[in-house]
Amino acid sequence: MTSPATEEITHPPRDEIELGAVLHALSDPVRLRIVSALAGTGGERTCGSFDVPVTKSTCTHHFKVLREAGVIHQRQEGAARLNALRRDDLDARFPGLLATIFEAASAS
Amino acid sequence: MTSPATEEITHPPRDEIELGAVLHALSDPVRLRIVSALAGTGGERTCGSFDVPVTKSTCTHHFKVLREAGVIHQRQEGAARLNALRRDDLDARFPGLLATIFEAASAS
DNA sequence: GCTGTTGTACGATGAGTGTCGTACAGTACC
DNA sequence: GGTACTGTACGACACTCATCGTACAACAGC
Repeated sequence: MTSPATEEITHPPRDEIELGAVLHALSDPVRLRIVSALAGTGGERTCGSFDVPVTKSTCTHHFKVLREAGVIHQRQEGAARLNALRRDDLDARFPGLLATIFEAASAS
Repeated sequence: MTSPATEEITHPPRDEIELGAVLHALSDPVRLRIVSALAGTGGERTCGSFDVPVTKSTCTHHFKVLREAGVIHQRQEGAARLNALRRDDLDARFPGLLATIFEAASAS
């Protein structure tokens, strides 16, 4: 095995990313916060590096939702799991969507 | 009473429209379809004039979700209820969000 | 009056969701 | 070896949600 406790990390291909799933994924405040922080960073960040008011289990759940919606990409690196925003894929499929939502989120 | 069967139609003021609520409202395929059709029309349309694959009860539920999220405005006109997109309010609060989502939706 | 149309109200129901705690599996470091 | 640390897995729970059927209220037209 290459991974610590999971079987496989699957991501939807770019063409199968659905708008409804993306909007639903970003409609949760915790997930929007995670993605906004990820966008501000630019690169990869571990799951535990986000300041969210939930437990580890809930965090795992949210990252799974984001990954299956096609919003983030996860990759195993030793014991840590590195998360990156799939900005290229999302911009190609839904141009301008991410930027508009981030701007709206920062405008609160 | 001025209305047929409901007590009052309440809408959130512009400043209280929340991004999460809007994203959640638009993440449902039925509601996204309703709002897209409404955007294509431009003016007001009755609830029954939308071609959605759900019953009247479910339709009422979806219109309520859209109204309470601040996406649409509802107004009673005789026996019919007229729906209009709150484009000005949404554009003022979240600039470009509606246009981007509609473009993404049409790109399927 | 009566009938049809429009839409809501009120359950009910099955599925999904966000949350948590506990237990466990890798990895890193001493 | 042992001890942290990182994150998942599983079960549980309360809550929300999308859907429906039935009943009902207001209006329009005959």
